[in-house]
Amino acid sequence: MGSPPALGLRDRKRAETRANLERAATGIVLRHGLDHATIDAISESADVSPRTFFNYFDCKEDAILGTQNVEVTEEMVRAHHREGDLISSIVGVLLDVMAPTLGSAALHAVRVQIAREYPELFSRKMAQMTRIMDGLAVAVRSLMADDPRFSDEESRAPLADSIVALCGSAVRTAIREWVAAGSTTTVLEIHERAVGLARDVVALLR
Amino acid sequence: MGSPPALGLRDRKRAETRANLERAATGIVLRHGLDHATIDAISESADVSPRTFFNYFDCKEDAILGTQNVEVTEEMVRAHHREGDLISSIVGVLLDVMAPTLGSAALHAVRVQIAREYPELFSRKMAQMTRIMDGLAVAVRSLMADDPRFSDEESRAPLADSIVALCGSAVRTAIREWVAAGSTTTVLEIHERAVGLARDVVALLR
DNA sequence: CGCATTTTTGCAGTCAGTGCAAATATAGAA
DNA sequence: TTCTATATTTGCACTGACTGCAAAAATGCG
Repeated sequence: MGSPPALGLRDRKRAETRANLERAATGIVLRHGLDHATIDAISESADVSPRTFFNYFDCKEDAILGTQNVEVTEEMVRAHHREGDLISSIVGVLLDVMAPTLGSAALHAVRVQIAREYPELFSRKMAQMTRIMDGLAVAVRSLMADDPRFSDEESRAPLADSIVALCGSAVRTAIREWVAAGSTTTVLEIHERAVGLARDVVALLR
Repeated sequence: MGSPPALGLRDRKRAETRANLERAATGIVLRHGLDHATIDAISESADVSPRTFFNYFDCKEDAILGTQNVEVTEEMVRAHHREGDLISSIVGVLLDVMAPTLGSAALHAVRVQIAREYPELFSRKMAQMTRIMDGLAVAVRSLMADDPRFSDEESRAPLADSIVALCGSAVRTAIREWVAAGSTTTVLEIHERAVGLARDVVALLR
């Protein structure tokens, strides 16, 4: 998936520090509880100064749950759309965007557990998801403009929003099942499962 | 809708203080920007001590965007389901839950404007929405258990999630249109519009 | 090595949010 | 009205997140 872009020493160290901070954050929350996961404790455990923590994350929650700022471009959706239908493309983009945090299955599993124990951490993650889906909906809208089935301009925006919401829910379910099953299968299988789920909903509701 | 339950002086004052704080919070954000909307400034403007603010809200964001802790019970869904199909019931419950904040159209419009200007306030609101929809999905699941069309037990949970997500998106769109049109029409019309939107998606995707 | 750029760090400061106990206000009974 | 139980407000002290700034350290490169 992601090509290793031959980083220099500087960037390698940066990536390592970030990973250390994320490990430290999740580790402390798991072992000692969210209350003890202060910026001081996290940065001490990662062997950097507290001030440095904020060179890597906007807030504590981002380090714990691994929230990143990602942008969904129209090009990303179009690339997927060349090889499949709308639902499959939307699911594909969503999985691409989540790939970084899904990459390390172990860390992801830890985060799922933490999120279960401390639902108040969800806020940031949910807001991020909403931003992603909003961007995705904008891209889908312009994709629909090329499709004769969606010729009614007025209804395009609400439809795009709903379809994206539907796919988002399907992806969420597919990932949840993937975690429940031990995070063993491939991303491709998550993709197929999510697309299947979205289609089932459509079939059962009509 | 809501009957005026003849509150005593104590409860009337409480409701008034809460409303004052919400007005103060939104007003300061609008006029002077989010940076100046400190707890001190808000409570001074509402004529209570800063400490009192936290007797009414868990955090600043809740006062600004009017976030409330609401629970969705299975009974709420069943009540709606006696007079309509699944989609209509889900939309109905969602609108019921949002009624308190939709009640004052003027305040709601102000909040929409604030949310546009300061998207970082979204976190709490989104998390609340997610909690509500999760609760709704649980209720819908048990409702589906009575319906022969959803006899496959395994698929019930993911389907319930997806249907709720779809309806949530439709309600969101309907409310957005309602705001754009000047918040003039009735809640019933929002309901009909949302149900129509959800059905359109299903029709167009198959 | 020496210079330009990035990154880390310390420091001082603002503000959100909490626990506690004293002061104040209200409801309801006597 | 007065007295009492209970709910609410308030002040105070405290922890901890987060920011701006400028100095110090690390890195990239000629």
